[in-house]
Amino acid sequence: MTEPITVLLAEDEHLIRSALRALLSLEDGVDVVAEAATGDEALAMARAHSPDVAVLDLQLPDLDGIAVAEAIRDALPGCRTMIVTSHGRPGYLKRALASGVGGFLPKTVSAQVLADAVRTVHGGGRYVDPELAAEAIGAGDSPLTARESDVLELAAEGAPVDEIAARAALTPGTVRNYLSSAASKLSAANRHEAVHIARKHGWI
Amino acid sequence: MTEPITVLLAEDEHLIRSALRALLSLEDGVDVVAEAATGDEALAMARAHSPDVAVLDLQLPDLDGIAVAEAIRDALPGCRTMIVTSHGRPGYLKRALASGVGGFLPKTVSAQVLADAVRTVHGGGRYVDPELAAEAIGAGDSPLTARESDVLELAAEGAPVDEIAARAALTPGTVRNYLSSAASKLSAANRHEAVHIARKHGWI
DNA sequence: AAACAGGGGTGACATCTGTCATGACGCCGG
DNA sequence: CCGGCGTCATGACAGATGTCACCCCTGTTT
Repeated sequence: MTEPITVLLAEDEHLIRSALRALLSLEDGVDVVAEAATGDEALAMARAHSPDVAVLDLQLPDLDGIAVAEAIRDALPGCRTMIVTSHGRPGYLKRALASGVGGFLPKTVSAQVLADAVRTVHGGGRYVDPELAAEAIGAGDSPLTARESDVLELAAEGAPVDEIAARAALTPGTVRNYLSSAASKLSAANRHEAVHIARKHGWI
Repeated sequence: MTEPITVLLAEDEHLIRSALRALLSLEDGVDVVAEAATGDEALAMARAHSPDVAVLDLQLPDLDGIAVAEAIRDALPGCRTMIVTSHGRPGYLKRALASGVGGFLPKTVSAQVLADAVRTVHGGGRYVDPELAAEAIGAGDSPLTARESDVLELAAEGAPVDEIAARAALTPGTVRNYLSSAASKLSAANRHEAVHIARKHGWI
């Protein structure tokens, strides 16, 4: 019999982490050798255990899953990574694939799919949820420039223009220009709707 | 030996549902007899299987967990309910307890706590995550009137006042008055920040 | 009966935003 | 080397929004 696949599991919610561990442990040939609740912890565990595959939640308290995947790729070339998430936004998928992530799937898939994906990724292949892939292709890239995204992000909490300007080190007028062009690119009536739309697509 | 506790598990994300099932199945005296991915499904399954305890995710596609708990309480008085959630907002906890829910815990707890909570709730007790309880007591009730909450909710997607007015069947002037008073009650500079704050507290 | 809180509304005003034109600067690809 | 694009800025204007004062009506409390 072949060696089992060693897996690192990073997920901030304790209950879900234990549950996923229980699930993966039921699979033959898969061995969860480490768990982490934060991005930093995930990195440390990866260095300590050199797992074959790192299964990372997208949202972790400090670094997000994609940042962790990048760090792992640089530090441990032999370790393959995959992202699991509740928020299947096309933008995240693109960023993840660009970071060399081997798998990307939403938490809506079945346990069987997760296990298959782990094996596929371990074998050097890539597994992307078909539905998400279709969405990503249809959705296209963010039409926003870097600065527009920055400013829109600062607008996300409902702050007034003056505060955004102060935080972005820009004049209020410039902020309005960026917000205006961002909103028009996203066909939004105002910046708040623009924030909503950009969030939905994973662009901010 | 005593009868096992029969459990209904409602959670929209397939992977998490399977994982939780795997986890609960490892517990002695706990038997997951039904699963559901939506609120309606949960109700139907509850009627069909009469479980001892229904473990409900707070956010389900159609009805939310609290609505399901209310329906179950009315239809099956013998079935106890508990809510599990990623969003530990004080407002939800209050609403849940008011609906006769027996347990309320965030997904950050350990598997052991979940199992204990299931047993406690089955025994007629209540289990509320201590941290969440403290937050809820500290946070206090929503200062908003019913109408203010309604209007603020409609403002959540960034819609302009006119649209909110149309959807709430009010004049734009009245909408502005409500939004204004809501924002001042929440010490927000504008309605968008008010939405943010109200969301954070689970008031809308 | 009076006082009070909430729902719903109007009008006026000051300010905030969105929009547009315009200009400067730096960088990159043709 | 020119043109396009992104970044940053200014100024002007219209329309949206926030604020306040004051109105009416209803149900509850005192």
